Amino acid sequence: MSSRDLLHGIYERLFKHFGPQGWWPAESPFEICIGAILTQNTNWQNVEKAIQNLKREGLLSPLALYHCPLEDLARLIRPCGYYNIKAKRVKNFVSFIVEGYQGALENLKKEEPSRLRERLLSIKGLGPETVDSILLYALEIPVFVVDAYTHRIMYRHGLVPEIISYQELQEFFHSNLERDLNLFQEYHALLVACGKTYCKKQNPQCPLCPLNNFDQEF
DNA sequence: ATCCTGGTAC
DNA sequence: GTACCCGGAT
Repeated sequence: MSSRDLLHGIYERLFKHFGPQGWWPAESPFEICIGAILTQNTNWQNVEKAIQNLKREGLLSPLALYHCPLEDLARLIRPCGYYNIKAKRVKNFVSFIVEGYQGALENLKKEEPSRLRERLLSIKGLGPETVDSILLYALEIPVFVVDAYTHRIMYRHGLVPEIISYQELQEFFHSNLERDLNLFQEYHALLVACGKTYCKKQNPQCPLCPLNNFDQEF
Protein backbone atom coordinates (compact mmCIF):
# COMPACT_ATOMS: atom_id res chain seq x y z
CA MET A 1 0.00 0.00 0.00
CA SER A 2 1.35 3.39 -0.99
CA SER A 3 2.22 6.20 1.41
CA ARG A 4 -0.23 8.27 -0.57
CA ASP A 5 -3.13 5.98 0.30
CA LEU A 6 -1.99 5.72 3.91
CA LEU A 7 -1.90 9.49 4.37
CA HIS A 8 -5.31 9.94 2.77
CA GLY A 9 -6.68 7.09 4.86
CA ILE A 10 -5.42 8.64 8.07
CA TYR A 11 -6.97 11.97 7.12
CA GLU A 12 -10.25 10.28 6.36
CA ARG A 13 -10.40 8.59 9.74
CA LEU A 14 -9.40 11.67 11.69
CA PHE A 15 -11.90 13.85 9.87
CA LYS A 16 -14.76 11.41 10.45
CA HIS A 17 -13.88 11.21 14.14
CA PHE A 18 -13.10 14.83 15.00
CA GLY A 19 -14.97 16.71 12.26
CA PRO A 20 -13.75 19.96 10.68
CA GLN A 21 -11.41 21.86 12.99
CA GLY A 22 -11.60 25.30 11.37
CA TRP A 23 -8.09 26.31 12.30
CA TRP A 24 -6.50 28.68 13.18
CA PRO A 25 -8.59 29.94 16.13
CA ALA A 26 -8.08 33.72 15.86
CA GLU A 27 -9.87 36.89 14.80
CA SER A 28 -7.29 38.08 12.30
CA PRO A 29 -4.28 36.89 10.29
CA PHE A 30 -1.99 39.02 12.45
CA GLU A 31 -3.35 37.42 15.60
CA ILE A 32 -2.49 34.05 14.06
CA CYS A 33 1.12 35.15 13.61
CA ILE A 34 1.46 36.32 17.19
CA GLY A 35 -0.22 33.15 18.43
CA ALA A 36 2.20 31.05 16.39
CA ILE A 37 5.16 32.69 18.12
CA LEU A 38 3.67 32.64 21.61
CA THR A 39 2.63 29.00 21.46
CA GLN A 40 6.19 27.72 21.12
CA ASN A 41 6.62 24.94 23.67
CA THR A 42 3.56 26.13 25.58
CA ASN A 43 -0.02 24.97 25.81
CA TRP A 44 -2.62 26.92 23.92
CA GLN A 45 -4.70 27.83 26.94
CA ASN A 46 -1.89 29.97 28.30
CA VAL A 47 -1.35 31.59 24.92
CA GLU A 48 -4.98 32.69 24.91
CA LYS A 49 -4.42 34.57 28.15
CA ALA A 50 -1.45 36.38 26.67
CA ILE A 51 -3.40 37.21 23.50
CA GLN A 52 -6.29 38.53 25.58
CA ASN A 53 -3.92 40.82 27.45
CA LEU A 54 -2.62 42.21 24.16
CA LYS A 55 -6.15 42.68 22.85
CA ARG A 56 -7.22 44.51 25.99
CA GLU A 57 -4.33 46.93 25.54
CA GLY A 58 -5.12 47.39 21.86
CA LEU A 59 -1.76 45.99 20.86
CA LEU A 60 -2.77 43.42 18.27
CA SER A 61 -1.42 45.29 15.30
CA PRO A 62 2.08 45.49 13.82
CA LEU A 63 2.49 49.21 14.42
CA ALA A 64 1.14 49.13 17.99
CA LEU A 65 3.50 46.32 18.96
CA TYR A 66 6.34 48.00 17.11
CA HIS A 67 6.06 51.00 19.43
CA CYS A 68 5.31 49.02 22.59
CA PRO A 69 8.29 48.93 24.99
CA LEU A 70 9.87 45.48 25.27
CA GLU A 71 9.35 45.33 29.04
CA ASP A 72 5.64 46.13 28.74
CA LEU A 73 5.21 43.49 26.07
CA ALA A 74 7.01 40.90 28.19
CA ARG A 75 4.78 41.64 31.17
CA LEU A 76 1.60 41.29 29.10
CA ILE A 77 2.54 37.94 27.58
CA ARG A 78 3.82 36.51 30.85
CA PRO A 79 1.11 33.81 31.13
CA CYS A 80 2.42 31.89 28.12
CA GLY A 81 5.87 31.35 29.58
CA TYR A 82 9.32 32.16 28.18
CA TYR A 83 8.02 35.73 28.15
CA ASN A 84 11.36 37.53 27.85
CA ILE A 85 12.57 35.61 24.82
CA LYS A 86 9.11 35.55 23.24
CA ALA A 87 8.77 39.34 23.64
CA LYS A 88 11.97 39.74 21.62
CA ARG A 89 10.70 37.28 19.01
CA VAL A 90 7.44 39.19 18.61
CA LYS A 91 9.45 42.40 18.30
CA ASN A 92 11.69 40.87 15.65
CA PHE A 93 8.63 39.77 13.69
CA VAL A 94 6.80 43.11 13.83
CA SER A 95 9.99 44.97 12.91
CA PHE A 96 10.23 42.74 9.87
CA ILE A 97 6.69 43.71 8.82
CA VAL A 98 6.89 47.41 9.68
CA GLU A 99 10.34 48.02 8.22
CA GLY A 100 10.07 45.76 5.20
CA TYR A 101 6.39 45.70 4.27
CA GLN A 102 4.87 49.04 5.34
CA GLY A 103 3.40 47.36 8.42
CA ALA A 104 0.88 45.44 6.34
CA LEU A 105 0.76 41.65 6.58
CA GLU A 106 -1.01 41.56 3.21
CA ASN A 107 2.16 42.78 1.54
CA LEU A 108 3.97 39.56 2.45
CA LYS A 109 1.76 37.69 0.01
CA LYS A 110 3.31 39.60 -2.88
CA GLU A 111 6.57 37.72 -2.35
CA GLU A 112 7.29 34.46 -4.08
CA PRO A 113 6.41 31.76 -1.47
CA SER A 114 9.78 29.98 -1.19
CA ARG A 115 11.58 33.33 -0.98
CA LEU A 116 9.13 34.55 1.65
CA ARG A 117 9.70 31.38 3.68
CA GLU A 118 13.45 31.95 3.65
CA ARG A 119 13.03 35.56 4.70
CA LEU A 120 10.76 34.58 7.59
CA LEU A 121 13.22 31.90 8.68
CA SER A 122 15.94 34.53 8.84
CA ILE A 123 14.04 36.33 11.62
CA LYS A 124 15.71 35.39 14.89
CA GLY A 125 13.32 33.33 16.95
CA LEU A 126 11.22 31.97 14.09
CA GLY A 127 11.98 28.35 13.25
CA PRO A 128 10.41 26.14 10.56
CA GLU A 129 7.29 25.18 12.50
CA THR A 130 6.44 28.75 13.48
CA VAL A 131 7.12 30.04 9.97
CA ASP A 132 5.07 27.33 8.29
CA SER A 133 2.17 27.98 10.68
CA ILE A 134 2.25 31.64 9.67
CA LEU A 135 2.42 30.75 5.99
CA LEU A 136 -0.37 28.17 6.12
CA TYR A 137 -2.89 29.80 8.44
CA ALA A 138 -2.22 33.55 8.31
CA LEU A 139 -1.09 33.94 4.70
CA GLU A 140 -2.98 30.95 3.28
CA ILE A 141 0.01 29.54 1.43
CA PRO A 142 -0.19 25.73 1.19
CA VAL A 143 2.84 24.41 3.09
CA PHE A 144 2.41 21.46 5.44
CA VAL A 145 3.06 22.18 9.11
CA VAL A 146 4.74 19.35 10.97
CA ASP A 147 5.15 19.29 14.71
CA ALA A 148 5.84 16.92 17.59
CA TYR A 149 2.33 15.45 17.31
CA THR A 150 2.73 14.85 13.59
CA HIS A 151 5.99 13.05 14.09
CA ARG A 152 4.74 10.98 17.03
CA ILE A 153 1.65 9.79 15.17
CA MET A 154 3.56 9.00 11.99
CA TYR A 155 6.35 7.02 13.58
CA ARG A 156 4.07 5.16 15.98
CA HIS A 157 2.25 3.87 12.91
CA GLY A 158 5.52 2.99 11.24
CA LEU A 159 5.23 5.47 8.38
CA VAL A 160 8.45 7.37 9.12
CA PRO A 161 11.63 6.67 11.09
CA GLU A 162 11.88 7.74 14.72
CA ILE A 163 14.82 9.96 13.80
CA ILE A 164 13.85 12.30 10.97
CA SER A 165 14.42 15.98 10.26
CA TYR A 166 11.68 18.61 9.99
CA GLN A 167 12.42 18.99 6.30
CA GLU A 168 12.25 15.27 5.61
CA LEU A 169 9.01 14.87 7.50
CA GLN A 170 7.48 17.82 5.65
CA GLU A 171 8.65 16.39 2.36
CA PHE A 172 6.88 13.14 3.19
CA PHE A 173 3.56 15.02 3.24
CA HIS A 174 4.34 17.28 0.29
CA SER A 175 5.23 14.40 -1.97
CA ASN A 176 2.21 12.29 -1.03
CA LEU A 177 -0.61 14.85 -0.83
CA GLU A 178 -2.07 17.24 -3.36
CA ARG A 179 -1.04 20.80 -2.52
CA ASP A 180 -4.45 21.91 -1.27
CA LEU A 181 -4.82 24.76 1.23
CA ASN A 182 -7.90 23.45 3.02
CA LEU A 183 -6.50 19.92 3.17
CA PHE A 184 -3.23 21.12 4.71
CA GLN A 185 -4.99 23.39 7.21
CA GLU A 186 -7.39 20.70 8.35
CA TYR A 187 -4.87 17.86 8.34
CA HIS A 188 -2.44 19.54 10.71
CA ALA A 189 -5.28 20.60 13.02
CA LEU A 190 -6.62 17.04 13.05
CA LEU A 191 -3.20 15.62 13.91
CA VAL A 192 -3.00 18.02 16.83
CA ALA A 193 -6.46 16.95 18.01
CA CYS A 194 -5.44 13.29 17.77
CA GLY A 195 -2.12 13.90 19.50
CA LYS A 196 -3.70 15.77 22.40
CA THR A 197 -6.57 13.37 22.88
CA TYR A 198 -5.21 9.93 22.10
CA CYS A 199 -1.64 9.77 20.81
CA LYS A 200 -0.26 11.29 23.98
CA LYS A 201 3.39 11.20 24.85
CA GLN A 202 2.73 9.10 27.91
CA ASN A 203 -0.20 6.72 28.31
CA PRO A 204 -1.45 6.84 24.72
CA GLN A 205 -5.12 5.88 24.45
CA CYS A 206 -4.78 3.50 21.51
CA PRO A 207 -7.99 1.49 22.04
CA LEU A 208 -10.06 4.66 21.79
CA CYS A 209 -8.07 6.24 18.93
CA PRO A 210 -9.68 6.57 15.48
CA LEU A 211 -6.38 5.35 14.03
CA ASN A 212 -6.44 2.15 16.09
CA ASN A 213 -6.05 -0.94 13.89
CA PHE A 214 -5.52 1.38 10.94
CA ASP A 215 -2.28 -0.33 10.00
CA GLN A 216 -4.00 -3.72 9.75
CA GLU A 217 -6.27 -2.56 6.95
CA PHE A 218 -3.29 -2.19 4.67
C1' DA B 1 6.35 15.68 38.40
C1' DT B 2 5.03 16.14 33.48
C1' DC B 3 3.53 18.26 29.44
C1' DC B 4 2.46 21.86 26.31
C1' DT B 5 0.82 23.56 18.39
C1' DG B 6 10.01 25.40 19.71
C1' DG B 7 14.19 27.77 18.96
C1' DT B 8 18.81 29.59 20.04
C1' DA B 9 23.49 29.57 21.50
C1' DC B 10 27.33 27.46 23.06
C1' DG C 1 24.34 17.09 21.87
C1' DT C 2 23.18 20.03 25.88
C1' DA C 3 21.58 23.92 28.50
C1' DC C 4 18.49 27.38 28.56
C1' DC C 5 14.19 30.13 28.21
C1' DC C 6 9.99 29.51 31.97
C1' DG C 7 4.18 29.84 33.22
C1' DG C 8 0.08 27.26 34.12
C1' DA C 9 -2.99 23.08 34.03
C1' DT C 10 -3.31 18.32 35.23
